[in-house]
Amino acid sequence: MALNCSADLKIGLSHVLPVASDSPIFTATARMGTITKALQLLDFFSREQPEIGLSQFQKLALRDKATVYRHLTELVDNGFLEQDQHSRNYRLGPAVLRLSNVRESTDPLRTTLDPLARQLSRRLNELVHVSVLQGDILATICYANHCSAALRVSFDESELLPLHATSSGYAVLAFGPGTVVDDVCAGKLQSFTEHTVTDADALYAVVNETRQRGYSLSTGIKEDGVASCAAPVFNSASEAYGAISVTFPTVRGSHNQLLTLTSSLLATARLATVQTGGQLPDGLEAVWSATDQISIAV
Amino acid sequence: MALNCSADLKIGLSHVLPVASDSPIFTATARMGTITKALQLLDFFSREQPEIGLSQFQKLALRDKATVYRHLTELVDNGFLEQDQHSRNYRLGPAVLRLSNVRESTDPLRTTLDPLARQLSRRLNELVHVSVLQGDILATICYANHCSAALRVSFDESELLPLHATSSGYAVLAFGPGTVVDDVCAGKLQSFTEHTVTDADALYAVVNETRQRGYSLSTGIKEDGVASCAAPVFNSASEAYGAISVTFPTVRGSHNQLLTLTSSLLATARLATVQTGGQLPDGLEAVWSATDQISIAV
DNA sequence: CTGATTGGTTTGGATAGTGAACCGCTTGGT
DNA sequence: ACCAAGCGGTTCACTATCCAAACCAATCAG
Repeated sequence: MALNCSADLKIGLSHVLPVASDSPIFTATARMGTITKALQLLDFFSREQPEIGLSQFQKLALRDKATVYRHLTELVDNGFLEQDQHSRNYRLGPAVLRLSNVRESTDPLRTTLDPLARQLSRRLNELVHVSVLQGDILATICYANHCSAALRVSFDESELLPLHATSSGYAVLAFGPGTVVDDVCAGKLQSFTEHTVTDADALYAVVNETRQRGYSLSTGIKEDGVASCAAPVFNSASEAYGAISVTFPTVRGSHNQLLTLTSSLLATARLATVQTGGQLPDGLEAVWSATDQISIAV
Repeated sequence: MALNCSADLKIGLSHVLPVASDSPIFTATARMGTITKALQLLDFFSREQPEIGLSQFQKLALRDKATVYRHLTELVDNGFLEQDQHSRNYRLGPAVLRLSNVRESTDPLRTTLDPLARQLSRRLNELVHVSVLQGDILATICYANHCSAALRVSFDESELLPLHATSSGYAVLAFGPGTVVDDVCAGKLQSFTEHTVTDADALYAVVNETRQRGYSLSTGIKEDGVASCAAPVFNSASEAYGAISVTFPTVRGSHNQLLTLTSSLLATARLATVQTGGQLPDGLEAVWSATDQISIAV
């Protein structure tokens, strides 16, 4: 059971990058069920690639064309995809809207966090996004980019983020369910830049550092020239279920800028926690308040 | 292929009602892939049932418990479900939020229609919902209920609606893709009340009537005492891809009330069509304008 | 015309999913 | 205390299902 799980989870990471292409044989060895294979097809969609054709899917997923085709048609039959009549391309279908609607109507997570993200982005003039823990990766559920500067981070890259290479990931690793850190460290830590933490011990160190600071900082761990800081958002058990992050070009990451930024970030995270029915862990409130004091002094 | 399709589609209808229980053998005969079986589990969630346990799933889906369990865990692994730690119940996961976000960011369907629904509901003081065609059923993607009367329709029943037994369905059948009417008529027309149209010819008649009127009317076809009228929303090819409907107790369906109601409904549908990049078919604009004239006169 | 795309379809052989029975646990009635 | 019924979860032989490679038909470029 534990073995199956970790196998599945490794797969989850693979398509954060287009595909780990090394040896086609090795990728095939990893066990995963039909359902997983089909659902992973959905993960290839993104903002700049809202429509995908059969052949393109086959290349992305490195699977047999016939298999992909059957999976696609079955997804279409269930409304998770719809097919353009003349281009024959596939795009996400109405079922995802319906389901997210059902979920939001009983537990309005995005509905409450989205305004907070917008507000924060507007105040800081930087990219903000909100992600929640899903297995051992992060799923971005909303974002806001009110940055008006010429140099800005164009987010539109990936909606699935690795925990070990994003500031949001750091925050969740530090304050989330205890098992996650170990799970992630047990797996392979894919390298994105030369600053990506690929060593388990080093990652543990970063996590500890983050715990003491109360929020996370990172520069160039996923993409060069991009810095980010993130604060955890807690559930009622005072476990981080997600994080709010601010992402900006490293050149705008001066000491003073960072302080004002984190002040707003922490305030937003506090709000987010409260508004989603969560509670900050005991020690943290003091740490966050101290940070506020410093930033006010500056 | 055509056979497979229609078979799959019939399945789609089955879980509008809990389950067509007749003969367990017969339900098992219907061919459907693993993916479909797994995805259909997601359809059992609704507003009043946001959490479902394993055994309950098994009863609802009439499938083997082990199978259901494996499907559920695989859905959890992919973030489509999440499991409560102590109750062990399942609920919809963050993946649906992420995917709907991806879709909305390139084609903001719900984002644009939701405000219109709210506005209409507020004006009319009745339940409004917006549904889109998905195969041969309707998926409700948003709704609004600003009804303040003591007697009101509590929508929270089903987010998947049959085309032959809802006013929205009538509207889509009348103005949607030509094949849909035939597909639906070819299938079994499940009866909900004594007013449900279960005869194919009768349904064709209703559809024709709806075409001439320009919008649909219904009373008690899915539930007794509930009336509804709906207007189609069109895509750029002037085909209805969905509908906006107003649902109310039959006692509030007097002639005058209906006229003012349809006037607002048609205006909203026109807006919805335009704002989602669609276009009204040639003849319809005149019909809708005429309706407006009548209502103004009243 | 060829050749290289595209989306879609067929085939037998092997893999991956199935379901009856089973397990350990908690619940609740007596 | 007891037993029975319910729960979530697991096992394993069987076989239905899916996979891979090859094949179609249509389109487009040169």
